[in-house]
Amino acid sequence: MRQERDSDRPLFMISVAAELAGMHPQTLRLYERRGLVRPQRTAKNTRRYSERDVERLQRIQELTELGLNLAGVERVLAMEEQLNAMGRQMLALQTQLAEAAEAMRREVERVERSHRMDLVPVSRTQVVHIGRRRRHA
Amino acid sequence: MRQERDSDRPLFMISVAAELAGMHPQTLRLYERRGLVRPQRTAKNTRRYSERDVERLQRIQELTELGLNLAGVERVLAMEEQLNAMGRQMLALQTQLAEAAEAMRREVERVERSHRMDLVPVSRTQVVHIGRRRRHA
DNA sequence: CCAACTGTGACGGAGCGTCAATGTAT
DNA sequence: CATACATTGACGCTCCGTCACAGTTG
Repeated sequence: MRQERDSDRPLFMISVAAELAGMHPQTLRLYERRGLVRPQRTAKNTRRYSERDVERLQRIQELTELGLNLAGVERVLAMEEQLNAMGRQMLALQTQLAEAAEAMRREVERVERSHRMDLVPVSRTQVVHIGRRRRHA
Repeated sequence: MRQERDSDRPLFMISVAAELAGMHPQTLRLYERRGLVRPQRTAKNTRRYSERDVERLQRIQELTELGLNLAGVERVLAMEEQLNAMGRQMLALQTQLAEAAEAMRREVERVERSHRMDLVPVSRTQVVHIGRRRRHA
């Protein structure tokens, strides 16, 4: 399931990432210590931030500007992921539901066809009326 | 849709609610000013807290003990409601899906039955083989 | 007048962003 | 040596819970 995305590629050193996110580099280090972002490290132990990391930093900034402290930010971010996952699941369910309806339509059609074919293979059988047709009331 | 619940009945004056929630009464006033709880008021303008209010206060306490500030608490509570609503909706969808499957089963059955009845009214028609049965390859 | 409510104002601890100092590597 | 990274410590501002004081009501 895991796939390499461009947005996960570690591109920016801390000064650049801080610039992009509009933050003080120290703030980024602080956030990392708190576990809010997890930039990769180069072989020489310097941080490397991906696009996704920067986006996350920007989201963090939005939340802190709303007055949340870091504990709140952490929890809200976790819940947002949960909400997104649930949203996807709901979409999947709705799709499934629509497909089920369509499947039902087709299945009924198929059953009808198969009955016609089972019961009226004209090449070998013939339906013959015997007796009189009942009169309408 | 709105219904009166027991848990919404305004029962406790602020000192009792504070006691039940394990908080300082001033804290409850502060939370109200921040819009975190909305106790009713008596005719003489004193607060009256419901069971639901007290439960909410306890939830707030759990969150602040996790280190969230009030802005975070507010947002988390809102998101929790959203998550609950979504959860209910997903349950409904799943139920709908199960019902759809069951409906399909019944519909197919119905179609089969109706075809048997349509095509084999034995009292008036008869299926007759004509020609030879085709040989298998 | 006491008890409990109402409000407003102030104090102290904690959280957080920034700055400063120091060290290491290119 | 200059630059950018690393870590650690300290300072200042804000938030928030509590306390204190004053006013109102039964």
